[in-house]
Formats: sequence, structure tokens, C-alpha cells
Amino acid sequence: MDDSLFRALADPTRRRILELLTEKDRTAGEIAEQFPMAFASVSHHLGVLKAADLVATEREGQFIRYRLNTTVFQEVVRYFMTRFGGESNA
Amino acid sequence: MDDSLFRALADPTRRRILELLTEKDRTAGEIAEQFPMAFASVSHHLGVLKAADLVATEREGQFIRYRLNTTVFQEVVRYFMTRFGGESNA
DNA sequence: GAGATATTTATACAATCGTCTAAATATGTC
DNA sequence: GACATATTTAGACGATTGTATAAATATCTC
Repeated sequence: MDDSLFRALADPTRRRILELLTEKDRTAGEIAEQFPMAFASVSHHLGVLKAADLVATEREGQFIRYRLNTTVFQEVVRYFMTRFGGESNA
Repeated sequence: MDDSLFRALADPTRRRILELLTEKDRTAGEIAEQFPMAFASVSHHLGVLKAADLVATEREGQFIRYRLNTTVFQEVVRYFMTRFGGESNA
């Protein structure tokens, strides 16, 4: 279980980005406009999420489209289930 | 879902502490001796885990015994399952 | 109460983090 | 190529974090 994964999840903005991507794939700009901070700051967060392999990207002309990497989330769930008794009734 | 929870999980030493507590409850000293850092540093980590409600404590004479708060872990699992498609086959 | 053991709290400091502005890169349109 | 739009990268800066040492608190034994 990679350290970068948990560090990436530690920031609320990044968790909110992940939730936005749950609804549908979005471009960097569509994501950034949901937050009060500068575009460059959101771009930084996207970079962290990508480095942790929580999201993947695809260029579409001028745009870059982000999508969730659901495989990694399943690994996170498995991590908690196997180690910390999530098997009871979660 | 509290922010302190994810911040607490972001540090590898703290995750290791949680894994140790999976095996059995332990005193602060028993936990601290598993790590190369100063006791006070481990104590700090224990405080962070406790603030996030990931562990609970009970005094036993001179000792303070730590145990996992499994309820919170079930909340974490639920968080990921409901939001990020962990329902598939994790 | 004095001394030993267990643990936390206080303080300091370097390292990491989140945000900003400005500059750079990439693509599309004319 | 020149310009507009989309996005990232670079550099700076204050805030937070992880660790250390020293001091404080709590309990136990004598």
C-alpha cells in the first residue's frame, strides 16, 4: 500500500475532486471552476491525485479529461477490510 | 467524515501503530519500543490517532493501554464503498 | 515524601504542504 | 505565424507536520 495514496487522500479538496469524478469524468477546467482557489492550485492537486494513481488522464484537444481509477479504490477498501475488521457489518 | 481521520492515516508510523493494535491491545511503551524514534514522538502519534478517534485508551496503573476503535474503521470502509464503487468485488 | 517507572506536554526546528502569481507548454483558430 | 484558450510548471511564502530534547504529570514502591 503506497504512502502517496494516503497522503493524497489527506486533503479535503482532493477528496472533493474524487467525489466530483464519481459523478462523471471531467476536464481540468471543469474541476477547477468548482473551487474558490486558483486554477494552478487545483492543477497541483490533480497532479498529486495522478501521482497516487487515484485518477487517470486523457488529452482531448486543448482539454485534459480526468477520470477515477476505481481499481485503486478497491485496493483501499481491501486494505481496511483485511486489516481492521471491516468484515463485521460495514 | 472528519478531516482529522484522513490526516491521521496519512503517516506511515501511525498506520503501523494501527496494525500493531490489530493483533492485540498494547500499552504506550509497548508500542513505542517498536519504533526507532523517541518515545515522545510515538506519544505524539498516539495523540493524533486518539484525536481522530481511531484508538481509545484506558489507564492501568502506571500504564496506558491503547486499543483500536473498530467502529471508525467501519466508517472508513463505508465511506469508500458508497462513494467510489468498492461494491464491485473488493 | 523520595525515588523509580510510564507517559504526556512544551518548545524548537527542519521538512513538507497548500496556495499564490507569473511563466511556460500545448492545442485550436484565423 | 499570431493570438486565444486550456493546462501545467516554476518559484515564493506562510502554515502544518514529524521529530528531538527537556520538563511536567501520574502512578507505584519503599
